[in-house]
Amino acid sequence: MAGNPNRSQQPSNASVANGSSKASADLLPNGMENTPRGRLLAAAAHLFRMKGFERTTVRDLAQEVGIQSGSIFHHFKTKEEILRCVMEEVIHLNTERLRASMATASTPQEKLYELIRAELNSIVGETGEAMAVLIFEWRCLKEDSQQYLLELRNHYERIWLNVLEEAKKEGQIAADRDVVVLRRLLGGALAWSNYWYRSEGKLDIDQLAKQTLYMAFPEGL
Amino acid sequence: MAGNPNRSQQPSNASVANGSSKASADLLPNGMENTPRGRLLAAAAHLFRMKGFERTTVRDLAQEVGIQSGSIFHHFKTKEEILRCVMEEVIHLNTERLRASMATASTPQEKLYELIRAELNSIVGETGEAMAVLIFEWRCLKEDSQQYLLELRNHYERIWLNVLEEAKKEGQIAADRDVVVLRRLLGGALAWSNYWYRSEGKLDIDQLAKQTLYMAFPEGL
DNA sequence: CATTACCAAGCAAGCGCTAGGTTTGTAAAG
DNA sequence: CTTTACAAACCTAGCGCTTGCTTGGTAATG
Repeated sequence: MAGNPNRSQQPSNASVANGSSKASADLLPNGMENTPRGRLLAAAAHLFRMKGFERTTVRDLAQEVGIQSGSIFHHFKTKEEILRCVMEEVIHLNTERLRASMATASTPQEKLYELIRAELNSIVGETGEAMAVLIFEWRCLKEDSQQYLLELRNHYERIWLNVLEEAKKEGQIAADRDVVVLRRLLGGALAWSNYWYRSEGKLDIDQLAKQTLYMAFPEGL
Repeated sequence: MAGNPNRSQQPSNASVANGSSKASADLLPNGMENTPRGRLLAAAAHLFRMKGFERTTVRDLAQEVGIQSGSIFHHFKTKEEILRCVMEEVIHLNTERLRASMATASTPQEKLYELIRAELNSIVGETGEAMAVLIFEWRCLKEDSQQYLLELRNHYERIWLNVLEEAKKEGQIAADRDVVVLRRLLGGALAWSNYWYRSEGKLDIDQLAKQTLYMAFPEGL
């Protein structure tokens, strides 16, 4: 017996609360692979992105991290809870990122550019897989999980809308443009980059951010 | 026996080739509900959109059209073939729609506006559910189905790129802008509308098309 | 009498998840 | 320095259910 490799050397004194509320960034970028829970979430984000939530079996996930399928349920109550945790962590992480990006910006133009750049980094950077899962596996959540995560997403959207409204008030956005529609068009354009953007290409993230800014806010330039 | 309702009254003299190549628009908008095959495809588009391909069982689908689950396989070899047919038909339908929209337009501006309007109608109109399936259930296809449909999509994209390149040549698009990137940003913005746009709202499709045109092509106005 | 459209019954495989036991690392008590 | 205690991490085995799909037959149409 005991014929399995992949044993953890760091027993992790961190709290490994099963409940998932107030997640402390097990997923990314640090702490990601330090706890069994974090390893599971990282692997889940990857597999859910590639194969989709439904097609990914708990046996797939277990194999990815080198344990037996039954052992997963020591860390999470259900498969759906894993999905919810991936989503919850990526929202928290990127809301923080968005907030931080506002620190250096002062003018509305700068703020808009920083928002675009931050969101682009969320989508095509390290958290890209988890972001794609957040967007494309939404239906797989149960109603109450959706409700809870929707509130978190609203906080995120609020940051965007505040800046857009400010920019409109200062004349950087034409008076006849609806900032909510604008945000949705822009959000779609950015989210879509998850499908086609490859960082190995000739276009780097800052360039793409500038092209997007230029597309969305011609008045400000 | 024979205790089931929902029998077809029109036996359909149309070809109902199981192979799916050269699909003759069973899906929409006419012919949609005229053949058993068409009814299945329409129901599939609806269910796949709402629940996703994986979560939709053949029993769900059968119930939706009022037959037994086993009977589905008289019309399609596998569940995946149903998905492929939904996608194939919606690509054909909307490529034709895109082509037709070019008939009335002459200037590059007009063409761009008509392309946007046509794609928007594809996404939020009658074919919207099938379009969402095309986009969000892509992973569920087997490799060879993906390859085949990718060719069809390339034809569609070619129409867009031709117009964009023409517009750039005539100075409607700034020389330093990459038309491929522009098309991708724009495609994302439009595809996203499938998530949020509701025709019952105060914004009609033509207005949204104009807002999008204005966002993407400030130089042309 | 062939073709189309369907039903009734069910199989084999795969699924999420559980139960009960074993190993491992940490740390206080003797 | 050992012993005892304990919880976290994991394994083995498999249950009960659902899944896509098959088979063999029947009813209606032209």
